[in-house]
Amino acid sequence: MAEKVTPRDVDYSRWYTDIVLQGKLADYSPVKGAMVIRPNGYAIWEMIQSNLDRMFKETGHVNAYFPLLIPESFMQKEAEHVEGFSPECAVVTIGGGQELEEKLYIRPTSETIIWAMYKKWIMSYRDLPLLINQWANVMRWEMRTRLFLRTSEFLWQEGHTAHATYDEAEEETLKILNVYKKFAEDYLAIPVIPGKKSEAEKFAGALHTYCIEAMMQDKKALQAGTSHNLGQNFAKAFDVQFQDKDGKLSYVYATSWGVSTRLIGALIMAHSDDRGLVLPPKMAQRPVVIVPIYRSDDEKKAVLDFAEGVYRELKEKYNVIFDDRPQYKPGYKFSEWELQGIPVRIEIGPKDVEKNNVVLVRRDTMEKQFITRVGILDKVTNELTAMQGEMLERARKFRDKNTLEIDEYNTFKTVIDSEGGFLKSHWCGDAGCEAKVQEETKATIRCIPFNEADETGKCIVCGKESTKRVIFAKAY
RNA sequence: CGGGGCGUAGCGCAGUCCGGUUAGCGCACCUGCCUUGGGAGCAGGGGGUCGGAGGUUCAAAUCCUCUCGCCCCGACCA
Repeated sequence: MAEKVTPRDVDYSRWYTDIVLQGKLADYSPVKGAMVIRPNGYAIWEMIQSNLDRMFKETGHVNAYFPLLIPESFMQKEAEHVEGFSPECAVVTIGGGQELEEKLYIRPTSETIIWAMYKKWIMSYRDLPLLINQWANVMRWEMRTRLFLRTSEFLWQEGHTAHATYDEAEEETLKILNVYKKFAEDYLAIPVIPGKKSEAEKFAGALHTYCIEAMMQDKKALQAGTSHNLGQNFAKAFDVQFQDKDGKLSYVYATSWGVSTRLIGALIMAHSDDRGLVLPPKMAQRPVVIVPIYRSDDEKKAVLDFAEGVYRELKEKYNVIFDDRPQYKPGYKFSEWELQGIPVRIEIGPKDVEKNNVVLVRRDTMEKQFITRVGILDKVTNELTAMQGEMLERARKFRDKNTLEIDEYNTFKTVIDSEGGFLKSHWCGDAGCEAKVQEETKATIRCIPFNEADETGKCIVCGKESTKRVIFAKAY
């Protein structure tokens, strides 16, 4: 058997690339740093989109679309923002064969152009809150790219909201973070730690940034979503004021938040194995595949008739693949669908027809079950539900097992260098200590977790007093 | 910017040193037979501006000059 996937313990990053390419999720494009998302990968993105979009609508948000190109002067209006993004921007200087009077930035994010519009739309407190989301592509020039995890162009959603008060903006920021957490856990089956970013890690132009952090199978951290409280920074930069009930003018409070196609990378690295992709059932557009098995023509007819009946029954509820391609043998088909992560496989051969059985194989456990034909729809539903839940639990156990409390800097260095994982350690809050850790260990503060009890301790670097542990890890 | 490597079928490569018929192999693809409970086998077949341009020669994938692109290491940057 020709191995198509490099095992994880041989070369983790080749394993990841193999999963993406062999699972036909994406492919390298002729443009350096840009990838093509293939139908299998785009199907995952569509599942992310449809579920998150519903959740956004349920929390009162609406969709809109803003231009891809942003005038240079807009980009430069918010000082921190321009400093943070300018180096990674692509800029259009020629249009219609002529040098442009003002350069146009290809959006790395849309705060500036959106706030230029909000200035036109927001006059009174009655116009607030304004809760807009957009699904779009953005571009950030990258030197070293990796499929889904870091490409120059990527797809995302960006929410941009405007509020009358700081508290309302803060509430919105946290509400969305919670939507992200729920989505990651309930749909992607990835447990995440919600928390706050340090000053060094926060979004350029934000007051503060919240995030959800997930652990991948190589124990590195991956940021799975961010939500920013922008305060009045953009309102001031774009002069967006509203008149309150008492006729008084004040600047609007803003938030922005986003998740991207990077989540697909997270999904892959959280669950997949050496056979290929493993998709949580709720993320699979096609959760079931039926593979018929036969030898003689007589067997073929009986098996296909039987399988056809199973197919019709399951099709009522699921988008089922009926793989009756004659040119491939069953073993080949098994491997192919395993590579592509189809959650449940149903094998039907002559013996099954005879006994009125089918063989059901779950992708996550690879466990084979011989089940009766009667009530197959319920059985499949049960397995898919169980699989969804068990995948989350498995990932949670893995993360917890690889999360350690470390109180001594030398131990910290040793552990981060050998086992890795999430290290919960005390930090005084000083940026210098944070920078020192990064310089010496390559680990960064992933977040200051919400659900961490207060506890007095000493900063792992300088020994000064600290009230809380933070999460350190090497990150993607 | 410096050093090294590589461009030959969709993919992976051999052939280049030492020029010589219709440029070859594996995988993939097409046709047929045979097979089908973990990536079968046999036979036949399609597919090439040998990265590009120029030169040397009776003759160039092969030698020479120029050029384009990609990868790795270093430098720069952070």
